[in-house]
Amino acid sequence: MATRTAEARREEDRAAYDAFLKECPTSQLLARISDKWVGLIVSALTEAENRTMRYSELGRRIPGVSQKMLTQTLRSLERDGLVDRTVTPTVPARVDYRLTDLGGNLGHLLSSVKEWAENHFDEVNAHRELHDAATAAATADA
Amino acid sequence: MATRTAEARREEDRAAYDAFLKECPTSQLLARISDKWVGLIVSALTEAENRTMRYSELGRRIPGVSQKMLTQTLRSLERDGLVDRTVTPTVPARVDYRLTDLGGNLGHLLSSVKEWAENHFDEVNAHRELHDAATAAATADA
DNA sequence: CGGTATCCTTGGTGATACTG
DNA sequence: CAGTATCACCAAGGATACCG
Repeated sequence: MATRTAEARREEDRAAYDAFLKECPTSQLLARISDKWVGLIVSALTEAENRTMRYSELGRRIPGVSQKMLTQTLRSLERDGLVDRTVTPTVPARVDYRLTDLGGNLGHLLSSVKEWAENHFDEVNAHRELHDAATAAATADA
Repeated sequence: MATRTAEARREEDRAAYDAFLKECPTSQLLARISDKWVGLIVSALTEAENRTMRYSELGRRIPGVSQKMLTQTLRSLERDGLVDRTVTPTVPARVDYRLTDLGGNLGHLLSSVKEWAENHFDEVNAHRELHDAATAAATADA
């Protein structure tokens, strides 16, 4: 039965494909979340708790972000249902951002990561300098 | 020299930016942690619990990572004291990686983020398709 | 096996200018 | 105020080849 072989192979391929898809899109999503600006923006919005934040307020609160990246990141977050964007068509226009419930969940996780960064910054720096000194010494030896 | 070149201005800006970063180093560390490969590698090592993982094992476990990025990221993690690198000088050489205590702390946080990504992937995708459909409709209207 | 070195492409990013 | 559009750049990242 030649068909059976082909069928079996199809099933195998599909199983492999499914396994691949099961891990791969998660990595994709994780990679998205693990974006520099995503982390900073979501953290900022999390700290605001239930308050909304305006576009310019976010820009001021996040050091070094350009208009482009701010808009771009907010758009992608909105697309993913993590932030809510509200336009008040006054003149001049006013736009408010807040986390959705979904985004709020993630926000708490990212905030604890940010907190970790704050608490262990010194430790990391100490390790880094130690390591650099050791490396420099080894290089000088050679 | 009345003229001030764009390059000179860039240098000034960069200096100002660097100075600012020194006042706000947390963002720096957060940005480092919020790296795509850092998230994936630390998560992989966290799932291994106390087991060490070999270089090639990590490479197989993480979809789409190149040798370059794997080595590079592992080195930076080692430098920051988050992972421990052990070389066994047999032939062929054997290198094992494991999280340090410091890295383990962070690993738990990043694992919960990864878990969130797994649990809410469908939700995010649904939002995304909804949003795309709405956007397409609005574009068609115009 | 576990890298390092090199080249080369891609796109992320910032600067600038314009709009509603 | 809150964007959009365009350009220009450089470094991140992948592919390849080689080494201990």
